Parts: sequence; structure tokens; C-alpha cells
Amino acid sequence: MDTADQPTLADVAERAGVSVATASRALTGARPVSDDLQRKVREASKSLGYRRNTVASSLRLQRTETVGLVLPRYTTTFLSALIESVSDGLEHHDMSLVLRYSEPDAVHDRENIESLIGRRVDGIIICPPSLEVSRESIEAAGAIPVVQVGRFVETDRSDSVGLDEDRATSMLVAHLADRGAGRILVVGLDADATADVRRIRALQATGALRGVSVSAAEFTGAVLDGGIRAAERLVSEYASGDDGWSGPDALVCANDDVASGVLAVLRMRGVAVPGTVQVASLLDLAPGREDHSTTTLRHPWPEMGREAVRLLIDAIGRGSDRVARRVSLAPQLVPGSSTRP
Amino acid sequence: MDTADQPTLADVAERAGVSVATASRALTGARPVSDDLQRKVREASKSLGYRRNTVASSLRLQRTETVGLVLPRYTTTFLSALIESVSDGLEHHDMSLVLRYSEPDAVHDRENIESLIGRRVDGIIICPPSLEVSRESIEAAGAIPVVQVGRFVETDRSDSVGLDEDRATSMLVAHLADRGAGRILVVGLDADATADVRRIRALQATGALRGVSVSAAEFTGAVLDGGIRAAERLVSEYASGDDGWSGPDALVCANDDVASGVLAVLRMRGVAVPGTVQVASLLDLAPGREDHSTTTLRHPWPEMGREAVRLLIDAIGRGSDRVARRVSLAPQLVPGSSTRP
DNA sequence: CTTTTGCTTGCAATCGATTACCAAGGAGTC
DNA sequence: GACTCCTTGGTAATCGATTGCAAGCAAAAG
Repeated sequence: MDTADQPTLADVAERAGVSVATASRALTGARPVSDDLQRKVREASKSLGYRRNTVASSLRLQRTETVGLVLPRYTTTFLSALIESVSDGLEHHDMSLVLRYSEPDAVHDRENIESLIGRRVDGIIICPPSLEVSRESIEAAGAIPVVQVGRFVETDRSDSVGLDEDRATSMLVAHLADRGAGRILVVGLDADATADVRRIRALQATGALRGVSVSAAEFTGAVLDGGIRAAERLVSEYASGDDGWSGPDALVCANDDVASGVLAVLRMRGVAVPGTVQVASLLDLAPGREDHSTTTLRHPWPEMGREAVRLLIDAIGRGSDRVARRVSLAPQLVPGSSTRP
Repeated sequence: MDTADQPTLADVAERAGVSVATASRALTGARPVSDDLQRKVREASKSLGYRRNTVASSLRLQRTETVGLVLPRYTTTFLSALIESVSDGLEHHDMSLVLRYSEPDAVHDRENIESLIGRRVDGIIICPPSLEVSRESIEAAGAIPVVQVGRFVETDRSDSVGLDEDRATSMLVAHLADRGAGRILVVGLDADATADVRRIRALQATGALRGVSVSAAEFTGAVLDGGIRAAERLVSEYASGDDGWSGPDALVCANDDVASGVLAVLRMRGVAVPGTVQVASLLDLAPGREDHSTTTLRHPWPEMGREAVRLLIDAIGRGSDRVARRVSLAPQLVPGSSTRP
């Protein structure tokens, strides 16, 4: 039984013939210790295979060197890039990552935060599962710094890292306009959802500057099937006889899945892409897969993770006198064969 | 300052007019407390917004309700399914997940384990980054239960969950044989790597039962380019003039990437798939994307995660008197358009 | 030679929750 | 009525590391 337990600092101290205080100081370097004892303690520590008990240390120091990361469960694919970069960033600061998935319901979301607070994490990075639900969860964190990533809930307590939406939309519109597009139709954005409305407005604003008209198709869902349905309607409405096309000359899809559906239908129905219609996507769902069949915007998840960690570490160090900061990062445009070269 | 700190059990006890012992008992239910005091303590707790300090509790109980998950960094795509299912399983037991990525080098791997031990996690789930490196890391865990998942390092200390390789290979060979394949060529497996040799052997063994010959192509790498190179060689060797084909009538690729490369080349060179040659993959790299262009084996990552948690929780409860257990799960065959219907 | 300064080292308190142990009071038994 | 048994509450020790305070000792200053 005795051998199974991890050795404690007291064991090390006894073996080295010093007090626990000295042993602690020798190992942490909190205060100087004579070379002789320093060496003895180190040797004792090594020979016993001593490992500092982080739990006890955390209790005393009121600091756990742990950060909670709360992510929504859906769209897991591209969040793994975020997890990795956050993990890397934290490792760089000798901190650990406690991961938790959230559902878009208030109770579960709140429980996640409560549990992390109970663990006394030093900070929290959260991608709010829903724009309505998370505000009070975030505020419940109280003195614990919170950084939101990917999405925003308005709060004056927390920093946030997100996509530069304006830049994203303008990059895409410019890309299409440069390639001759004059009428853009948006597919897969919901004109009844706040965030989507903002995106549509941004697309229109940029379009106006370039003399491009931008309108939104009726919302049929931001998934593959939605793209298929939307494209079917387009074809039946605008394709006249053979090769005639009186519809928009560019389609901006909410994401790659929608774009895939759209592309499949257009090709099947003989509408030339990118000859007659160009297609692009606002969100790369599968970064890492070098596909290039669709021109798309790659969200800077790794950079967002790094930035979130930077903000959080900074906020932890700074204490409570802080102003909410907001960092926006530009996406990367990945040209594909669905727009002209 | 005082309001910023979390309230402690002592605060609750004072407010309720009882001792901390009673407050603790009322909240944990460790021992019965009279209804009157029970109510008072609960009210005090709620009105103060008390949250048990898990750090202090862990120190006293010698149990952190935390599990470490160590994953290799590469091939992130399909590990996210594992992370999710492990997370779910643990949440079900009110345990937290500490995530850590490993590199295939011994020092880093060891540090990960040491750090988790320092945090006094109750158990560890690990996907060994390399078959050579991780053994002593795992053994360093000592009394802390370890479950390996996805890959195995021989140890008598740890349970493991993995793919039922024999079943996997036989499912695939049977699928091809049922569809008329008589000569199977394996692409993307390395005849110099132990694990791959075992797979090739298993394929051959199953083939023998069905009267199918199985041989392995020279190793050109288990990536897209490797598939391309392998297919180019095949075509130049076996395609005679137009439509003649004297090569194998089925290709088993190490994974979807290899298969994609193979398919691209075969189609470009006019070899009919699945008419002349059928193609299948041993490993679905992007589960969740419903592609169906390639017949593939989907590894049961969610189930593996669940099983790993089950084994670990069991091992934690059981203490040290345990025998290494090994659970093998069958993959799921997902038919695609690269083999005959 | 004495006093002061400076550096090490040890003692004991501390972080917050849990629990072994003790004491008091009530119920039940002979 | 005296005794035991059971329930409930409090006191204080405990988990393991860190650190304020003070003591001890040597070198430097007077």
C-alpha cells in the first residue's frame, strides 16, 4: 500500500534531512537555498520519483493553471483545429485544458460553467452554443476571465475573438466581381436570423461599391439538401431551353455543404460552372482536405485559438481591471474550380 | 475584494448558524442531518451562491474526478469523434476531461503523462503516438488506471480498446469476393511495418478461404500522392492498348486518401471503376461526410470512446487487482460507388 | 570586541472540504 | 429508575504544498 502511493514533499524532506519548507523552496525556487541542500533535495526528489501534487498546490496558491474550453457539439469537424491550437497555446504556458461540450440549452450550458467554476479554472474559452442562452452563463463566471471565440454574445465582461465578417464578405464579392459577376444570389442564409441578416447586408454593401447587385434566395436550410433544393428552383426558373440562362451569374453559398448541393444540381442540369454561373462558399467546412472543387473562405481557426489563449492569459495576469477586447481575424480565400481562374 | 471571492463552506455554515461539519453533511448527504438544519443550510448555500471547491475536495478525498485523454496530433479529423464520445461518457459519470496532444517523441510523451499524474487524474485514456515510445510512459502511471485506445503498446498494466482487425479485413475481402474479385492488390500498406504486415497477412488468410489471391504493391506512402504513384504504375504495367486489363480486379487501399488518388488516376486513364477494377479502403478518414464515392470501412470511434470510458471507470472502481482486458470492435462497411452494387 | 546586516533555515499557519471521534439528548428495555 | 442504543451535532485532525515570521549564524561595520 505504501509503495503504491505517490511520495509527498514530506517524504522528500525527510530523505534529504531538511524541513518541508526547505524542500519546497529548493524545488520551486521561491526563495534561495544553499547549494548543498539544494543538491540533497533534488537527489532525494529524483530518487523517490517525487511529483508535485498539483491539487494541493492549487489549493494553497488559489490558482489551478487550468483553462476550461466549452464548445458546441455540432460541426465538430472544424472545431478540432481550434482545440488543437488552444491546447498548444496553453501548453506553452504550462496550463492544462479541461474540455466540455455544450448543447444549445440553457440548463446544460449553465452546468458546464458552474462545473468549471467549481474546479476553480483560471479562465474559460467558450464558443457560445446559442446567441440567446449563454449570456448569463458567461456572467455567472464572475471574476473568472472569459474569452468568447467564433461567436459573440454581447457582454461587457468578456473578450472575444472572431471572424472579420466585413472583410470576409468583401473578399468574396471582390473575387467574384473581378471575374465578371454582376448579379450575385446568396444561398443558404436565413433572412430571419440576426447574424445572417448582417452578413447579407455586408455582402450588399460591398457589392454596391463594385456595382454588383446582391440579393438573397429564399432560405432552404444551410445543409446539402438545402443547396439542392435552392439550385433546383433556380434551374427551373432561369434555365430556358438549351444553354439559355437569365439568372444570377454568381452564387454565394452559406457553406461548403450548400455549395456541394448547388454544384451537383447545376452540373447535372447542364449549367456551366464557372462558365455560366460562378459558385463560392462563405465557410470551409473541412479544412485540411485539399479539395479545391469549390472556391471557399477558410476560417482562421488555428489563429483564433492562439489569439484566444493570448487574450485569456493576459486577462488572467491583469486581474479585474480590464476592458472588453474584441479581435477580428481575416479569413483566407481559397480559390477553386467553381469560379473562374 | 470580499465579494469577488467565492463563498466557502464556512461562510455557508455561519450564515445557517451551524458548524462546517453539519453544513458539509447537509450538502453531501454523507450523514443524516435534521430536516430543520438541512433546510437552513440549503437556503444559506443558495443565497450565497455557494459552489463546492473541487480542489479542496479532491485533496481531502484523494480523488479528482478527472480523466486525462492523450491523443496524437496528426489525423485529427476522425479523432474528434473519439473526443466527443469520451467527453460524453465522462460527463455521464460527473467526471471532467483534461485533453493533451502528444508528439511521437518520447520526452514529450512522458511529460504529458507526468503532468497528468501531477494533477492526480483518476485515470488516463491514451492513443499511443508511437508503438515504441509509449510503453514506459504508460508504466510510469503506476497505480493510475490506463486504457489504450486505437493502438496498442504491449503492457500488462493497461486495458485497451481497438479495432477488430481480423473482422475488418475479412469483411472487406468478403465484400469484394462476393462481387467477383479474384485477384486483390493491396495499396498503401508497408510490408516493412509490423502492424501493416499483420494486416496483409489477415487479408491473405481471409482471401485463401474464399479462393482469392491477395498480394501487396510496393509501398508508395499511405497518402494521396502514394495512391497516385501506385495507380500510375499499375496502369503502365497492366493496361494494354484500349480497354485491355490484365491486372488485379480489386484494389484494397490503406485509407480513403490513398483510394482517392487511385480512383483519380484510374478514371483519368480510362480504366472502368468498378467495372474493370473495384476499389475499397480500409479506413474512413472523414466520417460524417456522407460521400459514398469509395467503399470504405468506418472505424467505430464513438463506440471505442464509450467502451474506453466504461473500462476506465470500472478499473478506477476496482482498484489494483485487475487483469488487462482487451476489447475489439468491428468496423462498419460503408458501400460506395467504387465497388459493384 | 560588539553591533548590525544579510542570508538560510525551520516552525507553524494556511488554503477549503471531509470525517474520525466525542458528547449530549432521546427512545427503548429490564 | 438505571441502563444501553441510536441519532445528531460539534471539535479538531487531515489531505500536501506554500509562506509569514522569527531564530540562528556568519560576515561586515563600527
